Amino acid sequence: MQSLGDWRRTHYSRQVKPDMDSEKVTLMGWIHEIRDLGGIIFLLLRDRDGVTQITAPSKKVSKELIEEIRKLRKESVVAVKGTVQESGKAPGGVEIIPEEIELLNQSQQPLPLDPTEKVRAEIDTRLDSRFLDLRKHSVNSIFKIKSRMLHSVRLFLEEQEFIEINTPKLVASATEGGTELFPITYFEREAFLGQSPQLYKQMMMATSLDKVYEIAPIFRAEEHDTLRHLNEAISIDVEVAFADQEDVMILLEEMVAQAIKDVKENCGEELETIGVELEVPETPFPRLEYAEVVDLVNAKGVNLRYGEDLSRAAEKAIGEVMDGYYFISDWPSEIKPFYVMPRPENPQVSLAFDLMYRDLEISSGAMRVHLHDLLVERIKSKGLNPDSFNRYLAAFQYGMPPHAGWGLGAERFTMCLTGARNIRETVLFPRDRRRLTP
RNA sequence: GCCCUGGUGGUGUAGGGGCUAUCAUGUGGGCCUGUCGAGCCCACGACUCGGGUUCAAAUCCCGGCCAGGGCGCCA
Repeated sequence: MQSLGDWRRTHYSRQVKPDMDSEKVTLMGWIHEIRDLGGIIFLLLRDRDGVTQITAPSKKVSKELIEEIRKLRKESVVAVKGTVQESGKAPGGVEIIPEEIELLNQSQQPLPLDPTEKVRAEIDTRLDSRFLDLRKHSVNSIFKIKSRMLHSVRLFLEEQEFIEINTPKLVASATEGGTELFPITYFEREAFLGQSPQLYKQMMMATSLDKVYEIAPIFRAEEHDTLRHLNEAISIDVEVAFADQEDVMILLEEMVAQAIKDVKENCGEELETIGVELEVPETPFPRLEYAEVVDLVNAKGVNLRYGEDLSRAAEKAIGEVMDGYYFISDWPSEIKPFYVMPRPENPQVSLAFDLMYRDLEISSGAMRVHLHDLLVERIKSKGLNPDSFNRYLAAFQYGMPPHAGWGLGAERFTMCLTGARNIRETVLFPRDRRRLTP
């Protein structure tokens, strides 16, 4: 096996164009395919986002080099120095006549799956050999899109003068109720992996930083086993002081629309690779009240009582009516967490909202309770013990402004951007009920 | 956690009590100077595990493990 030495890549595949005829280039990548026709050998060299044909006719290339090419195996890593040749017969109208080929690392055979996608592999097989799966442009395009989306989200929030924060992922409390937590050993004590930055970002509202965001993993020990749940996911969390639910709904829809526009403008190749035509939604997004949704769902023949959370059947029913992005607001206080503000004039209804895309919930948020005594009352009414929230509650006793915020699931949003039907497609190394490796 | 379905070469599959276990792709070798899902020839490579029924089990039955789908759970 050879080292790089003074070889360096001069171009990526995609940058090699017909108008570069007779230029010398150095490409580095993986052997995608070898077609040996005897007197002429075609090598397809693949790199991060393209494939270039290396053509070795016996008349133009030395015997020694031909022999070396014959030793190459699929998915081996090579560096090729050669001359660009314009050719109507080559894919993309351009090929490279090699002068030197350096084998940087030979690949073993047979491969655990087929990166050329002639034979498809199941998701389980693919995730076991994810490094190889990710060499497929159709697969790595999803992550280029996810990256661009996160970049766009950061740009948007930074422009609005949000401050990026980092809250702890090792937490003491298992008493928040709701979701199951992953217990861990913290020296001589038990601790947990954080399920949400919720309580921390709210405490930030009492610090005068006013507008904060965090993009970080959340951990949930639920034994769910569906195409849209993960046990480790990335949450895009925002909290804003001196704002109400309507303010942060506008922020959310503007951010989502902007991210979609950004991805559409900057990820054209990737979207084409995965066959997705993105539509930038118009703002404001449609807004439905929970009570309307109950009626709509029942009209569709799916039984849903007022006060119940949306069942999967209910989500699907409403998803058939609402095609794109839309909000559901005015949820019953009873099915929303303690920190959600009840409507002052009608406390049975809360100032909470969900952002949906068709039948998929991608975000939920609310105006929060900023009044200490009301918060304690709400904690009690949820059957929780206020004593275990002392450090959180203290932030509400010395000047907590009214505030609102939301959390947006990065993977679920990526599903919307890429059309992925399985959320595992949007995570490099997903963690689900059974999978903990690689 | 519940329900349904499945587990056959490296990958993806056909078969569904007894024949040399099908096909594609792949891998190894050979032929071929314009391939682009290259083509042609030769070879290689598999029945999830444990128990049971049977003269005989990849096939039927029971259980485990694993996977796919649906649901539930998801402050």
